[in-house]
Amino acid sequence: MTPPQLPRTTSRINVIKALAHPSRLTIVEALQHGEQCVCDLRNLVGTDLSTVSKHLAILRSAGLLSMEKRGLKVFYRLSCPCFLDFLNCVDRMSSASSCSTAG
Amino acid sequence: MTPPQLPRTTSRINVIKALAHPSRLTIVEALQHGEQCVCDLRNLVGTDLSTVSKHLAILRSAGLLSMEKRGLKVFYRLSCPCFLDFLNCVDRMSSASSCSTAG
DNA sequence: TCTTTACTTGGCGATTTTGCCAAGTATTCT
DNA sequence: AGAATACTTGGCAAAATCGCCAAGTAAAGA
Repeated sequence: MTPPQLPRTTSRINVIKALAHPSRLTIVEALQHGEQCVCDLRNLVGTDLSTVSKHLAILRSAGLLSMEKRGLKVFYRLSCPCFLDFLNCVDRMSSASSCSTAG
Repeated sequence: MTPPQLPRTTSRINVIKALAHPSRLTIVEALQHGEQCVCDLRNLVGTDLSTVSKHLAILRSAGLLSMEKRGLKVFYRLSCPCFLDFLNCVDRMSSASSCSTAG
């Protein structure tokens, strides 16, 4: 079993884990350009509708997405505009050349 | 099985997944203040030494940490100075109040 | 009201991740 | 050389995650 962590670490993990799946990150990346309904996101990630729906629930419970039902469709959008900054940070870290050679 | 993603998404996932575990994030947070040997990190996270070592291998293969052996001890440090920015971004997203009320 | 559309939730097998123990490697000390 | 220290790797069981199918809910249309 995992030992206890600091509260701040726990809330950080909540966000990071939500983003740590290809389909979920793909969804979030797509929503940078504006809201989309679940059926569109389903076409994007290519898995079963129920699977997409569960991924969306995870992102929502992490506070990253908000939803709005209009007619039959449910639209999802980023609840945090600062998400682009986050991805820029990830990119800087994932490109080891610009990181490890810096020091 | 998960459908294919964009290459950039894949490399992002590589980094995010490495950070998506309490012990690993705790390790990385600790290394913000400077390098530490494995035995110190073991005391920090409180699990078996072999478990810590495997977590470190994951962080290393994601390009986030670099290691250096001096004597008997192995010291780990952040290979990317921009990591603090990353955590700031996570914190902004994890505090839903400062995000969703912004727009 | 009955049907259709769009989505969510329950459930379960399959895959992945995690953590401990045991064993192996490298370096230092005696 | 032999022992001790600091760590890594192999292996496996337990736990968590994932994705599909089936069933349920809500709104719109006939």
